[in-house]
Amino acid sequence: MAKGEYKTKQREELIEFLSSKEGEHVTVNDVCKHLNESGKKIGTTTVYRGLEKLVDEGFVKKYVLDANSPACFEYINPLVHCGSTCFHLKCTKCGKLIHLHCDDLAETKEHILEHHGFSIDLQRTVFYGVCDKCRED
Amino acid sequence: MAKGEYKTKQREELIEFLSSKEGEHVTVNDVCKHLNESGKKIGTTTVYRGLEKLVDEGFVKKYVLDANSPACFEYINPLVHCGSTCFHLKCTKCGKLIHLHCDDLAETKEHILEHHGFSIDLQRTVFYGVCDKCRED
DNA sequence: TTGCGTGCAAAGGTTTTGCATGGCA
DNA sequence: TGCCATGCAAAACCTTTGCACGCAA
Repeated sequence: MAKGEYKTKQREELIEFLSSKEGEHVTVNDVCKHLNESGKKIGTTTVYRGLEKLVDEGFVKKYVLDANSPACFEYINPLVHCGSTCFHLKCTKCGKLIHLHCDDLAETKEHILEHHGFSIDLQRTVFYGVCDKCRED
Repeated sequence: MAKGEYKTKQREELIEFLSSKEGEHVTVNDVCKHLNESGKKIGTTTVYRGLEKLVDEGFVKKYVLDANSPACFEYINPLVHCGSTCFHLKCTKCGKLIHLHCDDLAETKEHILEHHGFSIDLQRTVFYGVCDKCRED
Protein backbone atom coordinates (compact mmCIF):
# COMPACT_ATOMS: atom_id res chain seq x y z
CA MET A 1 0.00 0.00 0.00
CA ALA A 2 1.46 3.32 -1.05
CA LYS A 3 2.17 6.15 1.34
CA GLY A 4 -0.68 8.50 1.99
CA GLU A 5 -3.23 5.75 1.46
CA TYR A 6 -5.64 4.42 4.04
CA LYS A 7 -6.42 0.90 5.16
CA THR A 8 -10.17 0.55 5.06
CA LYS A 9 -12.67 -2.16 5.91
CA GLN A 10 -13.72 -2.46 2.29
CA ARG A 11 -10.17 -2.98 1.15
CA GLU A 12 -9.67 -5.68 3.77
CA GLU A 13 -12.79 -7.53 2.74
CA LEU A 14 -11.90 -7.23 -0.91
CA ILE A 15 -8.45 -8.73 -0.33
CA GLU A 16 -9.86 -11.44 1.93
CA PHE A 17 -12.35 -12.55 -0.68
CA LEU A 18 -9.85 -12.45 -3.53
CA SER A 19 -7.22 -14.42 -1.65
CA SER A 20 -9.80 -17.03 -0.74
CA LYS A 21 -10.27 -17.47 -4.48
CA GLU A 22 -6.59 -17.86 -5.28
CA GLY A 23 -6.13 -19.67 -8.56
CA GLU A 24 -9.59 -18.65 -9.75
CA HIS A 25 -10.73 -15.54 -11.49
CA VAL A 26 -13.65 -13.45 -10.37
CA THR A 27 -15.58 -10.57 -11.85
CA VAL A 28 -16.61 -7.32 -10.22
CA ASN A 29 -20.09 -8.71 -10.06
CA ASP A 30 -18.90 -11.85 -8.29
CA VAL A 31 -17.25 -9.72 -5.64
CA CYS A 32 -20.27 -7.48 -5.03
CA LYS A 33 -22.65 -10.40 -4.99
CA HIS A 34 -20.61 -12.46 -2.56
CA LEU A 35 -19.81 -9.64 -0.16
CA ASN A 36 -23.34 -8.33 -0.11
CA GLU A 37 -24.69 -11.82 0.52
CA SER A 38 -22.29 -12.05 3.44
CA GLY A 39 -23.81 -8.91 4.85
CA LYS A 40 -20.70 -6.91 4.07
CA LYS A 41 -22.06 -4.06 2.03
CA ILE A 42 -19.75 -2.73 -0.61
CA GLY A 43 -20.49 -0.45 -3.54
CA THR A 44 -19.76 -1.42 -7.10
CA THR A 45 -17.68 1.68 -7.65
CA THR A 46 -15.58 0.85 -4.65
CA VAL A 47 -14.91 -2.61 -5.99
CA TYR A 48 -13.81 -1.19 -9.33
CA ARG A 49 -11.53 1.33 -7.69
CA GLY A 50 -10.20 -1.11 -5.14
CA LEU A 51 -9.39 -3.69 -7.78
CA GLU A 52 -7.71 -1.09 -9.92
CA LYS A 53 -5.48 -0.16 -7.03
CA LEU A 54 -4.66 -3.77 -6.27
CA VAL A 55 -3.78 -4.32 -9.90
CA ASP A 56 -1.39 -1.37 -9.78
CA GLU A 57 0.13 -2.76 -6.61
CA GLY A 58 0.63 -6.12 -8.26
CA PHE A 59 -1.55 -8.15 -5.93
CA VAL A 60 -4.19 -8.77 -8.52
CA LYS A 61 -4.13 -9.50 -12.21
CA LYS A 62 -6.76 -8.27 -14.58
CA TYR A 63 -7.88 -10.09 -17.69
CA VAL A 64 -9.93 -8.57 -20.44
CA LEU A 65 -11.13 -11.61 -22.30
CA ASP A 66 -13.84 -10.32 -24.58
CA ALA A 67 -15.65 -7.19 -25.47
CA ASN A 68 -18.88 -6.65 -23.59
CA SER A 69 -18.07 -9.29 -21.03
CA PRO A 70 -16.81 -8.28 -17.63
CA ALA A 71 -13.11 -8.21 -16.83
CA CYS A 72 -11.73 -11.02 -14.71
CA PHE A 73 -9.54 -10.48 -11.69
CA GLU A 74 -7.27 -12.91 -9.92
CA TYR A 75 -5.37 -12.68 -6.68
CA ILE A 76 -1.64 -13.26 -6.97
CA ASN A 77 0.01 -14.77 -3.92
CA PRO A 78 3.01 -12.53 -3.13
CA LEU A 79 5.03 -15.54 -1.97
CA VAL A 80 4.37 -17.63 -5.05
CA HIS A 81 4.50 -14.76 -7.46
CA CYS A 82 8.03 -13.68 -8.18
CA GLY A 83 7.18 -10.35 -9.66
CA SER A 84 9.69 -9.22 -12.18
CA THR A 85 10.35 -12.52 -13.91
CA CYS A 86 7.00 -14.23 -13.65
CA PHE A 87 5.09 -14.65 -16.87
CA HIS A 88 1.50 -15.72 -17.12
CA LEU A 89 -0.01 -18.02 -19.65
CA LYS A 90 -3.74 -18.42 -19.71
CA CYS A 91 -5.47 -21.18 -21.59
CA THR A 92 -8.45 -19.90 -23.50
CA LYS A 93 -10.07 -23.32 -23.52
CA CYS A 94 -9.95 -24.55 -19.94
CA GLY A 95 -9.20 -21.20 -18.33
CA LYS A 96 -6.15 -22.51 -16.52
CA LEU A 97 -3.58 -19.95 -15.51
CA ILE A 98 0.07 -20.96 -15.66
CA HIS A 99 2.74 -19.13 -13.72
CA LEU A 100 5.93 -19.44 -15.67
CA HIS A 101 9.49 -18.76 -14.62
CA CYS A 102 11.95 -19.01 -17.43
CA ASP A 103 15.24 -17.27 -18.05
CA ASP A 104 14.72 -17.43 -21.80
CA LEU A 105 11.54 -15.42 -21.41
CA ALA A 106 13.28 -12.93 -19.18
CA GLU A 107 15.63 -12.48 -22.11
CA THR A 108 12.70 -11.92 -24.39
CA LYS A 109 11.58 -9.08 -22.17
CA GLU A 110 15.08 -7.62 -22.40
CA HIS A 111 15.12 -8.09 -26.15
CA ILE A 112 11.92 -6.15 -26.59
CA LEU A 113 13.22 -3.37 -24.40
CA GLU A 114 16.57 -3.08 -26.18
CA HIS A 115 15.58 -3.70 -29.77
CA HIS A 116 12.08 -2.30 -29.83
CA GLY A 117 12.18 0.29 -27.08
CA PHE A 118 9.20 -1.14 -25.31
CA SER A 119 9.13 -1.87 -21.59
CA ILE A 120 6.73 -4.72 -20.90
CA ASP A 121 4.62 -4.57 -17.77
CA LEU A 122 4.40 -8.15 -16.57
CA GLN A 123 1.75 -7.27 -14.02
CA ARG A 124 -0.63 -6.67 -16.86
CA THR A 125 0.61 -8.88 -19.64
CA VAL A 126 -0.88 -12.27 -20.22
CA PHE A 127 -0.08 -14.73 -22.96
CA TYR A 128 -3.30 -16.21 -24.23
CA GLY A 129 -3.28 -19.53 -25.98
CA VAL A 130 -3.98 -23.23 -25.60
CA CYS A 131 -2.32 -25.42 -23.00
CA ASP A 132 -0.83 -28.86 -23.42
CA LYS A 133 -3.86 -30.87 -22.43
CA CYS A 134 -6.36 -28.86 -24.41
CA ARG A 135 -4.25 -29.11 -27.55
CA GLU A 136 -4.65 -32.87 -27.46
CA ASP A 137 -8.38 -32.59 -27.94
CA MET B 1 -18.84 -16.43 -48.30
CA ALA B 2 -21.17 -19.11 -47.05
CA LYS B 3 -24.01 -20.52 -49.12
CA GLY B 4 -27.28 -18.71 -48.88
CA GLU B 5 -25.58 -15.40 -48.26
CA TYR B 6 -25.70 -12.36 -50.47
CA LYS B 7 -22.96 -10.24 -51.91
CA THR B 8 -23.86 -6.67 -51.10
CA LYS B 9 -22.39 -3.29 -51.80
CA GLN B 10 -21.70 -2.70 -48.12
CA ARG B 11 -19.77 -5.93 -47.80
CA GLU B 12 -17.66 -5.04 -50.81
CA GLU B 13 -16.84 -1.63 -49.47
CA LEU B 14 -16.04 -3.04 -46.06
CA ILE B 15 -13.58 -5.54 -47.53
CA GLU B 16 -12.09 -2.93 -49.82
CA PHE B 17 -11.43 -0.54 -46.97
CA LEU B 18 -10.03 -3.21 -44.68
CA SER B 19 -7.69 -4.61 -47.30
CA SER B 20 -6.47 -1.11 -48.09
CA LYS B 21 -5.44 -0.92 -44.44
CA GLU B 22 -3.63 -4.22 -44.43
CA GLY B 23 -1.14 -4.36 -41.59
CA GLU B 24 -3.03 -1.74 -39.60
CA HIS B 25 -5.75 -1.94 -37.01
CA VAL B 26 -9.00 -0.15 -37.48
CA THR B 27 -12.00 0.29 -35.26
CA VAL B 28 -15.66 0.17 -36.15
CA ASN B 29 -15.68 3.92 -35.85
CA ASP B 30 -12.80 4.26 -38.29
CA VAL B 31 -14.70 2.24 -40.84
CA CYS B 32 -17.91 4.22 -40.50
CA LYS B 33 -16.15 7.55 -40.56
CA HIS B 34 -14.06 6.78 -43.59
CA LEU B 35 -16.83 5.25 -45.65
CA ASN B 36 -19.29 8.00 -44.84
CA GLU B 37 -16.72 10.66 -45.71
CA SER B 38 -16.28 8.92 -49.04
CA GLY B 39 -19.96 9.29 -49.63
CA LYS B 40 -20.52 5.57 -49.19
CA LYS B 41 -23.16 5.49 -46.52
CA ILE B 42 -22.95 2.53 -44.19
CA GLY B 43 -24.66 2.01 -40.87
CA THR B 44 -22.77 1.23 -37.69
CA THR B 45 -24.79 -1.89 -37.11
CA THR B 46 -23.96 -3.13 -40.56
CA VAL B 47 -20.26 -2.65 -39.89
CA TYR B 48 -20.48 -4.63 -36.67
CA ARG B 49 -22.36 -7.42 -38.34
CA GLY B 50 -20.18 -7.41 -41.42
CA LEU B 51 -16.99 -7.57 -39.41
CA GLU B 52 -18.35 -10.37 -37.29
CA LYS B 53 -19.04 -12.36 -40.42
CA LEU B 54 -15.59 -11.67 -41.85
CA VAL B 55 -14.02 -12.80 -38.58
CA ASP B 56 -15.96 -16.05 -38.78
CA GLU B 57 -14.81 -16.48 -42.34
CA GLY B 58 -11.21 -15.92 -41.31
CA PHE B 59 -10.53 -12.83 -43.41
CA VAL B 60 -10.35 -10.52 -40.45
CA LYS B 61 -8.86 -10.81 -36.99
CA LYS B 62 -10.38 -9.13 -33.99
CA TYR B 63 -8.39 -7.77 -31.07
CA VAL B 64 -9.93 -6.92 -27.75
CA LEU B 65 -7.40 -4.73 -26.05
CA ASP B 66 -9.06 -3.03 -23.14
CA ALA B 67 -12.40 -2.73 -21.52
CA ASN B 68 -14.35 0.30 -22.66
CA SER B 69 -12.17 0.93 -25.66
CA PRO B 70 -13.25 -0.18 -29.09
CA ALA B 71 -12.14 -3.51 -30.52
CA CYS B 72 -9.55 -3.44 -33.27
CA PHE B 73 -9.93 -5.27 -36.54
CA GLU B 74 -7.27 -6.22 -39.01
CA TYR B 75 -7.50 -7.60 -42.48
CA ILE B 76 -5.52 -10.78 -42.95
CA ASN B 77 -4.16 -11.37 -46.40
CA PRO B 78 -4.88 -15.06 -47.02
CA LEU B 79 -1.67 -15.35 -49.08
CA VAL B 80 0.66 -13.65 -46.65
CA HIS B 81 -1.08 -14.78 -43.49
CA CYS B 82 0.89 -12.25 -41.46
CA GLY B 83 -1.35 -12.84 -38.47
CA SER B 84 0.61 -15.87 -37.40
CA THR B 85 3.82 -13.97 -36.71
CA CYS B 86 2.52 -10.61 -35.67
CA PHE B 87 2.96 -9.44 -32.09
CA HIS B 88 1.19 -6.49 -30.53
CA LEU B 89 2.48 -4.05 -27.99
CA LYS B 90 0.14 -1.57 -26.37
CA CYS B 91 1.40 1.44 -24.51
CA THR B 92 -0.59 1.92 -21.35
CA LYS B 93 0.34 5.60 -21.22
CA CYS B 94 -0.38 6.97 -24.67
CA GLY B 95 -2.50 4.07 -25.83
CA LYS B 96 -0.45 3.58 -28.97
CA LEU B 97 -0.64 0.16 -30.54
CA ILE B 98 2.54 -1.21 -32.05
CA HIS B 99 2.45 -3.84 -34.73
CA LEU B 100 5.63 -5.88 -34.46
CA HIS B 101 7.19 -8.50 -36.68
CA CYS B 102 10.36 -9.99 -35.27
CA ASP B 103 12.05 -13.34 -35.84
CA ASP B 104 13.42 -13.44 -32.33
CA LEU B 105 9.91 -13.18 -30.97
CA ALA B 106 8.74 -15.88 -33.32
CA GLU B 107 11.41 -18.03 -31.72
CA THR B 108 10.04 -17.14 -28.31
CA LYS B 109 6.69 -18.44 -29.41
CA GLU B 110 8.36 -21.66 -30.55
CA HIS B 111 10.26 -21.89 -27.30
CA ILE B 112 7.10 -21.70 -25.25
CA LEU B 113 5.46 -24.32 -27.41
CA GLU B 114 8.36 -26.76 -27.26
CA HIS B 115 9.57 -26.25 -23.73
CA HIS B 116 6.36 -25.36 -21.95
CA GLY B 117 3.75 -27.09 -24.09
CA PHE B 118 1.75 -23.92 -24.57
CA SER B 119 0.58 -22.71 -27.96
CA ILE B 120 0.30 -18.94 -27.90
CA ASP B 121 -2.61 -17.38 -29.72
CA LEU B 122 -1.23 -14.15 -31.12
CA GLN B 123 -4.69 -13.09 -32.14
CA ARG B 124 -5.52 -12.61 -28.51
CA THR B 125 -2.23 -11.83 -26.89
CA VAL B 126 -1.13 -8.29 -26.26
CA PHE B 127 1.99 -7.10 -24.50
CA TYR B 128 1.17 -4.22 -22.20
CA GLY B 129 3.86 -1.77 -21.25
CA VAL B 130 5.34 1.62 -21.95
CA CYS B 131 6.62 2.71 -25.33
CA ASP B 132 9.85 4.47 -26.20
CA LYS B 133 8.52 7.99 -26.19
CA CYS B 134 6.49 7.67 -23.01
CA ARG B 135 9.44 6.22 -21.14
CA GLU B 136 11.37 9.42 -21.81
CA ASP B 137 8.84 11.49 -19.92
C1' DT C 1 -8.07 18.43 10.94
C1' DT C 2 -6.66 16.76 6.50
C1' DG C 3 -7.60 14.49 2.60
C1' DC C 4 -8.34 9.88 0.96
C1' DG C 5 -12.11 6.44 0.55
C1' DT C 6 -16.93 5.47 -0.21
C1' DG C 7 -21.16 5.00 -2.70
C1' DC C 8 -25.08 6.71 -5.01
C1' DA C 9 -26.61 8.51 -9.27
C1' DA C 10 -25.62 9.76 -13.70
C1' DA C 11 -22.86 9.81 -17.65
C1' DG C 12 -19.88 7.63 -21.19
C1' DG C 13 -18.69 4.41 -24.59
C1' DT C 14 -19.13 0.06 -27.01
C1' DT C 15 -21.89 -3.45 -28.69
C1' DT C 16 -26.33 -5.83 -29.35
C1' DT C 17 -31.22 -6.24 -30.45
C1' DG C 18 -35.95 -5.17 -32.49
C1' DC C 19 -38.20 -4.15 -36.37
C1' DA C 20 -39.58 -2.14 -40.62
C1' DT C 21 -37.54 -1.34 -45.03
C1' DG C 22 -34.57 -2.36 -48.96
C1' DG C 23 -32.01 -5.23 -52.13
C1' DC C 24 -29.89 -9.63 -53.93
C1' DA C 25 -30.79 -14.04 -56.19
C1' DT D 1 -41.06 -13.83 -54.84
C1' DG D 2 -38.35 -15.41 -50.83
C1' DC D 3 -35.12 -14.33 -47.80
C1' DC D 4 -31.09 -12.14 -46.28
C1' DA D 5 -29.04 -7.51 -45.43
C1' DT D 6 -29.55 -2.90 -43.90
C1' DG D 7 -30.03 0.85 -40.68
C1' DC D 8 -32.37 3.58 -37.41
C1' DA D 9 -33.61 3.80 -32.69
C1' DA D 10 -33.43 1.91 -28.40
C1' DA D 11 -31.71 -1.22 -25.19
C1' DA D 12 -28.13 -3.73 -22.81
C1' DC D 13 -23.67 -3.78 -20.70
C1' DC D 14 -19.59 -2.70 -18.48
C1' DT D 15 -17.10 0.96 -16.66
C1' DT D 16 -16.01 5.69 -15.29
C1' DT D 17 -17.00 10.22 -13.27
C1' DG D 18 -19.09 13.88 -10.18
C1' DC D 19 -20.07 14.99 -5.80
C1' DA D 20 -21.36 14.98 -1.04
C1' DC D 21 -20.46 12.46 2.95
C1' DG D 22 -17.73 9.38 5.98
C1' DC D 23 -13.74 7.74 8.02
C1' DA D 24 -8.63 6.72 8.71
C1' DA D 25 -4.43 8.86 10.16
